[in-house]
Amino acid sequence: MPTMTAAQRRELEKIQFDAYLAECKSRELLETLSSKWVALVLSALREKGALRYSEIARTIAGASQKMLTQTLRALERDGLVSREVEPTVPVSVTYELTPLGDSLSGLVLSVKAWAEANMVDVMVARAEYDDRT
Amino acid sequence: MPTMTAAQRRELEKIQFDAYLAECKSRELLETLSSKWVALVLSALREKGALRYSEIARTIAGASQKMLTQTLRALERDGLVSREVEPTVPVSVTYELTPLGDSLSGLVLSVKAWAEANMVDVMVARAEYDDRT
DNA sequence: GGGGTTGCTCCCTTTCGGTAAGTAGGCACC
DNA sequence: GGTGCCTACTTACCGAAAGGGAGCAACCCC
Repeated sequence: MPTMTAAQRRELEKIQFDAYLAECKSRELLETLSSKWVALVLSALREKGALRYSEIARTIAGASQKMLTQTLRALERDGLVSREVEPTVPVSVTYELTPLGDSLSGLVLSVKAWAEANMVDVMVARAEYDDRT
Repeated sequence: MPTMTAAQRRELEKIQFDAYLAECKSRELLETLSSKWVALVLSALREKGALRYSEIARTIAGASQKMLTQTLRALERDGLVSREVEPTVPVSVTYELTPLGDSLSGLVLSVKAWAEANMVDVMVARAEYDDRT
């Protein structure tokens, strides 16, 4: 797929995207954004600024190398995160939110914060539900 | 697991939940919230108010019965959605956000809206990335 | 007894995601 | 000068889980 011209871009912007429609590209995008790994990586980069690969790995405990790399690649491809290789020795790679990624990270960080803040309520609800059955 | 006493609840509230930790319950919760189906169901209920099962199915095109039921059960168990069976004929079941669910649905709706609004930018970024490689 | 609503269950395929091992490039030690 | 090590991946393998489809249950009016 070639790079888009401004005209093509304007054409696309006329389209109304609706994630409720099965075939709509925006549902696919919503799906990729709806991943705990995406949420954790974006939250980490928002809270701590630019981070090196190993720093992200340390922040998000239990994330495998494979998962991290894969998530970062996807985020880079979608223009949410920028990747910069510094020719130090050994090589170090820094990841940072792009403006686009920054506009999203606030939203997903708030979801993560909600989960942490409302964990007790959810646990109570679960206990009651499990009793009731 | 039995229903919690107020004392147990207060005990729990002292705990700091942190989704960056692999073993933390809040990461597990974040994972269940990070699902396109959860996002779509919560968004639908927020935008349209209480809905019947068949209305949700119609709103979220392409969702299988199994997926819908499963998602709604999980949301009910977590106290985000209330389920009410009306003994009409045939039986009708309405789902509605609880106050807890309402406090979350705004956040996930904003993520869904972000995906729809920024679809073009992401597609442009993808095209450029695929060119570059 | 057919039909419409809301499920549940079994089967099957696809995808997710962890582990472990290998790669690259350059320095550094002995 | 071979060996080793560091970061940041990449790949192959494989078990676990997601998720679609189809079929069945139950209810009661018509």
